[in-house]
Amino acid sequence: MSLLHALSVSPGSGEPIYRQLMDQIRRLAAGGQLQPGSEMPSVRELAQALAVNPMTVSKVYSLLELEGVLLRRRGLGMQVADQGAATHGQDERLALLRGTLQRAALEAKQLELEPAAVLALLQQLLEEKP
Amino acid sequence: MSLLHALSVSPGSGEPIYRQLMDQIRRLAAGGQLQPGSEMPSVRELAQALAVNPMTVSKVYSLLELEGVLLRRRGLGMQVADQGAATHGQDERLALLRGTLQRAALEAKQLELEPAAVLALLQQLLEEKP
DNA sequence: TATGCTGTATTGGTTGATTAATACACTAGA
DNA sequence: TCTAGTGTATTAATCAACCAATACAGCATA
Repeated sequence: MSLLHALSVSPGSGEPIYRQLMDQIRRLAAGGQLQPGSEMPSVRELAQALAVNPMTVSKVYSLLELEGVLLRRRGLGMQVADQGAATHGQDERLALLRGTLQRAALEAKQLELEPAAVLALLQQLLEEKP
Repeated sequence: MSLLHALSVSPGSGEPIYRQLMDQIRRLAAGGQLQPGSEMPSVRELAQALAVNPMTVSKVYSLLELEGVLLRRRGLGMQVADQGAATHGQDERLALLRGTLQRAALEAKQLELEPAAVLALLQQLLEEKP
């Protein structure tokens, strides 16, 4: 899997770019798609791929190092930490998705949508290819 | 229904407050929970209830007036416009939820979660009382 | 008219996010 | 040693979001 393709940002979405990236990297680590010891793209590589400033990516890497998700190795590139990439159990991973699902549920209620229709659409989206 | 209780903001969520409010009001209008001709709370009322600045609420109201969702009436308070509150069909309302569900689906995939588990949790959240 | 509400205009300020540009320290390989 | 990469530090600037404070114009009521 090329991490450069797995990560994306929506600059106009209203959420800061650095947060989007942090969230995504956390999820990939929790889901086991980032293996302990594997190399992260360099700040310059990722910044170029995403068309953002290298210092923005550096900020992401710094904050994730503080969380224990990544290991910083100046001159060598960042690495996925053992702790950070420990694949979590399904319940823990579901808990990471809970916030987004709560938001979806709230929006569905504001829109007065039937649960069955909402669940059908989500199922369709879950089954689509990336 | 008290609109003051139906609206909320999460200031630390990373999404601008004014966008959160606009999104919510749009959804309530599309879902028929805001009736044409009904009164919106004053900018001061809503600002106080949400602990934000009145000019922030005024910005929301101005932008929604540009969209045709609200009608501005200086000195009289804002009103829900006819066009804005036209209850949309289910397909149109589902389309308004699609963005959030796509995000949820993407996050579930990043977390390597089984669709069945995701759908079960969303169903539970949809059935919970507000 | 006065009062109390309504939304708006305006000025000035703060904060967070993002960026450009430059330079430094570190690593690996030739 | 030099080169080419690595992440970091630093300065300065811009922009969006948000705010406080004040005042104005409009509306309704007494």
